[in-house]
Amino acid sequence: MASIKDVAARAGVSVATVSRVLNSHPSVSPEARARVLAAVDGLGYRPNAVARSLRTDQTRTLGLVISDVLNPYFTELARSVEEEARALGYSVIIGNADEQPDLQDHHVRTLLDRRIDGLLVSPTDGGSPLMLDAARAGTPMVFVDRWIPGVDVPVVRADGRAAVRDLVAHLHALGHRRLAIIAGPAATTTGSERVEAFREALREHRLALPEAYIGHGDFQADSGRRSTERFLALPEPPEVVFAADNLMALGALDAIRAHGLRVPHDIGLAAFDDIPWFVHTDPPITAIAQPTGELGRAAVRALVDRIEGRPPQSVTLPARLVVRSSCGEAAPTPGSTP
Amino acid sequence: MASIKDVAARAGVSVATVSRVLNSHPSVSPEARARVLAAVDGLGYRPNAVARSLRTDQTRTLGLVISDVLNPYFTELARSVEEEARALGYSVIIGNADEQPDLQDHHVRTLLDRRIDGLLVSPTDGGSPLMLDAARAGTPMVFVDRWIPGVDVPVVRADGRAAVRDLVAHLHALGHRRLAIIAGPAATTTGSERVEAFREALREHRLALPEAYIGHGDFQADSGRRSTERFLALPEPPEVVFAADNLMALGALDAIRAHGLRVPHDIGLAAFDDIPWFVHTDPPITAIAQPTGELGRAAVRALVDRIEGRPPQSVTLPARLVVRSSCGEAAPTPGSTP
DNA sequence: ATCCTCCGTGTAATCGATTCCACGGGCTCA
DNA sequence: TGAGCCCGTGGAATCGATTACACGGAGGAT
Repeated sequence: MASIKDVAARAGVSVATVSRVLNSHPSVSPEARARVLAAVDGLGYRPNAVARSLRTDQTRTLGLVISDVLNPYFTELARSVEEEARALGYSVIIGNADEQPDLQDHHVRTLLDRRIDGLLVSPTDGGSPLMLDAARAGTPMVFVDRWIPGVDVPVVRADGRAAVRDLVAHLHALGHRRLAIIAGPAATTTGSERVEAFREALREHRLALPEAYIGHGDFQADSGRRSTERFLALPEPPEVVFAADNLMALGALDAIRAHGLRVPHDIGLAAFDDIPWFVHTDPPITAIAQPTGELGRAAVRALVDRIEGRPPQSVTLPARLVVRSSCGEAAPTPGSTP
Repeated sequence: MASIKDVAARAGVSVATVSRVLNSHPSVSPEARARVLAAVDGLGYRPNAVARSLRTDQTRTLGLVISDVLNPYFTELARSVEEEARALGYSVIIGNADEQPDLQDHHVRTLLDRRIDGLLVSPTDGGSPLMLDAARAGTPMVFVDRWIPGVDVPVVRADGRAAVRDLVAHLHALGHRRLAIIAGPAATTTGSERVEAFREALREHRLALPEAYIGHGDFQADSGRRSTERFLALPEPPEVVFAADNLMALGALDAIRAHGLRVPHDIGLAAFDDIPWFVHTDPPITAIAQPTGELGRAAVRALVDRIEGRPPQSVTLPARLVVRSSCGEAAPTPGSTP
């Protein structure tokens, strides 16, 4: 592959001049510029990003470590992150932690070794020493969706409290009283926070959240399945199950179907995170929708601010309830017949 | 960030010795090794991958350019690719082309600029000059899922011919005769191939595939929606719609629902690509399943073979039909009551 | 005792870019 | 006319690693 030397030789100038042309430095004569451009063209030359990064100490690359690529929420996030980053002149390298702290650390380490300019993380656990060290050492970093408390890193996330309250009000209005939740790992903020919001909302309606109605999931479909089976085996099973993410909702649906039960007739189901498929499940699933695209874009902007020396800002956007029919009959649409 | 010089200084040896320890070169004395290791530890030193890549001319990184990250098929592919690559000691950088040739070229160019060791592509179109040049110039490359005919690049893909034949037989047995397809872009191999397989299978049953029953989609949900609306507006609409990928099936479902029709009572639906959600749609969707994980792993193995100087092999794996109930009553399960 | 070999180590070249500094020539201004 | 400046350019240092080569000393073979 042609290097800057080849271009310089072909154009009959020094490498310094070639570099100046490539970086549109003002003081290059039109003739020299033309000759260099011709040589670049003739050789099909492209600057070596590796060499450039070594010299300039910047890679114009962002690392994004997410908890699970197979989760549509995170793929949508990844997509919006890449889009915004591209618009700002950065590339993105995605690392999939698969909800495993080891794997998360592996990716963070690899990304750091590559000297990415900044790191976007949705932490799988309460904080690996590696990540804390990196943050302390001054690596530009921003948390998205989930975060680690007590670290001085901006956080971009959705606040689901109000939406959870709306959900509980909706369920209460439909006459449901025994409400269960499948939570995420307590080590994640979204894991504990959603349970807290749920518990608090229940309290407002003078409802309790017994320990048996809390499923301990890990944001994966299988754990949703297992938690739901445990609920169904209870002497008094819940009337509605609220899954703290879409994959556990999928698992819950599997379990419910395996038991020959119908939604919402026998048991209701709601989920945190809305995805296009929820419109077409049987029945359509009531969910709490996050402004995912906005989240991804805001996170990139915060990170790039930090990288380029501007003060980064934490951002919190509201999530909102999308009522469908998986928890019982919604208010009848005008014109529809029962 | 500490460099190899700092380590050398702290350990009281030369950078050469540090490098030897780091690369487990045999001729280093135990004492020197111990001192270096201690220094590495003390400084929290990590080798700069950028510098290393510049010198060794290899990045131990693979590029993966896929057509659409939001498509669950491709995210599953991406995941298996990353897993296998990691097992072989490579990282993966994903580029999302979003079915846009320009964007595809953007990512290929960026990846090439970063001097990735090899490229895995699922081409969005019939072949950009950029990609053809890269292949000709000797960049290790492997096509996954889709490919560009007439280029000497190994292809790893699923053959859906038999499964499509099975699907048509299944539909025929259910009494359906007017079968339509929503195809992908003709510029993609999977776009044209699936139509061909469908047409051929129809011919075996002495059925025609009129032009009006061919929808021209682009593998995105919206095009599935539009094609389906066109089908439904026909004087004699099809009895079954076969979508050439899962997103267009989602769009088709949207359109069908918008018209107040029921599946499969009013119209049947089948899809190429199977995804977990198809089990839970209303009704569960009959689909052709590809061995996605195997495909991703085989593609990485082929690419790494090519990179490391072993002869790479093209691989074709069979897809298979998964019958559910979206095209009409499946054979009754023993014990079920009508 | 001498020579050869091998081992552990350091010096320095190298990868492909960017950028500081110096230099020569033409211009302006006094 | 001469001093000073700006402009275009090239030489060379530099980023952080790897690695060919040289070298001194220890040990074995003759």
